[in-house]
Amino acid sequence: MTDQPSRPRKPRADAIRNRERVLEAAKAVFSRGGTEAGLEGVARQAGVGIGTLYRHFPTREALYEALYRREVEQLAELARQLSAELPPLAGLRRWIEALVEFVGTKKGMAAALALAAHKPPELMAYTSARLYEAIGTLLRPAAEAGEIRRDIGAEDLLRTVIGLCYLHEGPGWQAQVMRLVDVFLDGMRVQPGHPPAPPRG
Amino acid sequence: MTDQPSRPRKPRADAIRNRERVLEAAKAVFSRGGTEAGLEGVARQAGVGIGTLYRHFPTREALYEALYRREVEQLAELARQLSAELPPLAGLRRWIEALVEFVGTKKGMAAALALAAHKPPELMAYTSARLYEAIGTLLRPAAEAGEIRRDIGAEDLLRTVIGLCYLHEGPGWQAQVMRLVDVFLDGMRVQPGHPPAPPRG
DNA sequence: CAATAAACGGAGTATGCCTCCGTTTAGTCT
DNA sequence: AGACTAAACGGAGGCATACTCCGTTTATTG
Repeated sequence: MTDQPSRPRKPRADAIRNRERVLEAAKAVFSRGGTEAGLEGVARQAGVGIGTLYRHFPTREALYEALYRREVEQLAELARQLSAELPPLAGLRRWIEALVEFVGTKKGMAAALALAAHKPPELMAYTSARLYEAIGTLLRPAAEAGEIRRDIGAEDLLRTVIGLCYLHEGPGWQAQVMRLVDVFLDGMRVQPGHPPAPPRG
Repeated sequence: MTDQPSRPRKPRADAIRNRERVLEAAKAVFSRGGTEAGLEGVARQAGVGIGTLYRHFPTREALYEALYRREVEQLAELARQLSAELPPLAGLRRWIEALVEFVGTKKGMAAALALAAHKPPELMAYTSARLYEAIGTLLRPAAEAGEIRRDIGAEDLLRTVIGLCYLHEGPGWQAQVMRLVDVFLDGMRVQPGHPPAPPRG
């Protein structure tokens, strides 16, 4: 019963290489064609069999998560910078602007974020955690400074922004989204003499 | 060249009956299983061939539109009532509440509305027009009364609400959505001494 | 240079969308 | 009533994509 620890082999070189190739191909394929694009196409472009793709990324979500890990990292880093450089609310807005921009650049990002924003936390665990943390970094100071309501959390905000991105298309959609984001942010402001309670009909 | 008007035949009874059956089945199938459910399943449940389904509803969207015509009608009617009975903003909020409720009851509604909210206007023409009209009924008085900003249109509002519904799941999600809707509505208010211009970073 | 665990790849299975067309049938005409 | 015909029926089949399974290949190890 005391089986040897048998320290694990070094991971095979071809495995690592193929994994990288698939990510590269996925980036290319999803860039045009959106996330609808078939996974077979990704495999073909990567020059690997479909089986190999699935071994490395058992689900479409897993592929998204791996693909956008770097971008999410960047967003988190940006949040850190902004929270240091700008006053709370301004930093928050700038960050959201960057987020919307990202979604515009990398088409697939929207789908990935949508998953991160409402899927069971098992999948996309890393992405979700990272994003919530980033938003929290910006949200907390503003709340503590008394500038915004305290009952809107990072999840709420992320879902709102992604939801807005989801239904907008065509040229200039990002400006449209930001218009609506600004309305929302206005609503988050603590307004003296204007209790946040909704007008109960 | 002068072909007889040859007045059209009376529509066949089985055609009408089958159309109705398909709608009935679609309602049942989409109620559970969401809109993901296969159309083959709908046809089977309706007791008709798949060909028949497609003849009556050439696209999935066409089926949605037909399915939810009644619901959209109700929403439009409700808007008319509310705009008469309640002060502008309160009426608007109540209507949105009803909209969210609808989406909760009929799961498929969300997908149908999402289409209505951003698809080329050819499809879902009826639904889109009706909804925008309904929202306009509530939005206009509030804008003219100077209670809310004028730069948020019916499309903006519909997209916002549907977008919010899109990413929320699980028990009690509708309350969550309404919380965020209330924030947005707060942001739409014209605030004395608080210009709606965003804080440019 | 075996031995072997790991990775490969693609044929195969499953599922769903949608079309096409031979068959059936309801309404119309005499 | 019976023949006629446009319209509707239905499901086989073509196509595309998601995902699995397993016989074959290969990188590492001793």
